[in-house]
Amino acid sequence: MMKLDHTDLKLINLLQNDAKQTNKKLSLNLNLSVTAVYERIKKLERNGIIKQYVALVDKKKVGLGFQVFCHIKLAQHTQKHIQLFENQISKLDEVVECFHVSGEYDYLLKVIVRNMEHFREFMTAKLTSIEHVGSTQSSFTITEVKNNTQVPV
Amino acid sequence: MMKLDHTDLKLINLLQNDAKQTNKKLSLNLNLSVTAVYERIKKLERNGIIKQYVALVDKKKVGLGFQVFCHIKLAQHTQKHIQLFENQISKLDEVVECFHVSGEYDYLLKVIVRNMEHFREFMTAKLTSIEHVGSTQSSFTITEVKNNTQVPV
DNA sequence: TATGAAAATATTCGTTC
DNA sequence: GAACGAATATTTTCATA
Repeated sequence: MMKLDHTDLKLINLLQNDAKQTNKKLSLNLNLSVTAVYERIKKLERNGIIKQYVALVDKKKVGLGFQVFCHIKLAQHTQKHIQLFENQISKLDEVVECFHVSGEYDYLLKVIVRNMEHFREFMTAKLTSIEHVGSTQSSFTITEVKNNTQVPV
Repeated sequence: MMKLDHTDLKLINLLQNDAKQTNKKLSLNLNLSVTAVYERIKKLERNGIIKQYVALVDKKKVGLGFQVFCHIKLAQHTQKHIQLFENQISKLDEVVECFHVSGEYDYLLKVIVRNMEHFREFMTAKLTSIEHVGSTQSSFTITEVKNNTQVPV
């Protein structure tokens, strides 16, 4: 486990907000040389603390304005069925997030689709065709109040 | 509304997976010149289709292994109370996502904290101190099965 | 950890289709 | 308007201290 000092945490935060700023700009913010910044970033990458650099896309502008949260109960809860369900659900592009959670339902999914038609298609053709899905309960997103990828380090 | 051809969509997908690959690498993938790739990216940025470039951090490696979904009901539902709630909730760093949703509850929150202690603190000191929060129901994450930032274009 | 040179990359520009 | 290659500017990378 890598130790992170205050500068590392600040660097992580800067990169969580803008991954494409130059090392020079970062160095000014952090009071370090460009090389020192470079070395710290490489170390964060090597240690897997920074997993990936991604571009964030405006969902609405690409016609994907419909977000749905699906609460799912499995019909059976053996290790085998859990494995099977998780494998199959992971393959669906529309499912952008899937968490095994405590409480009344077993899984919480975030599904991104174009519109209600598309969602209907997803439900009937894909979701309910996965074996051992018991009941599902869907919540439609009315407003996206906050949607950060940054983690509060 | 900008029209996106097949090359744009492919480019978006490549950048959603790796935002730091060089234009040269992209140009090889897309059968374009480096300049053409450059111009297309700038256009996507200008049109707000690409909103941001971010570094994704391994939550567990920075000690944030505890994810909780909070379902919240408001006590009152006037425009004013909704505004107030959304403003206050947005300010909390632990709340990384917040959606106004249909169904039994009004809001669905994703909260990232260090551990159960930290969550308790968050609940008592922050969440329930926000006015007009009626009831809350929390689901703890057992496993993160899938957690993509990519949108299925 | 810092400096600075070398290599790689991004950006601009003039031109063509 | 979109694409290209050549040129220029900027940034990353790495050897060395």
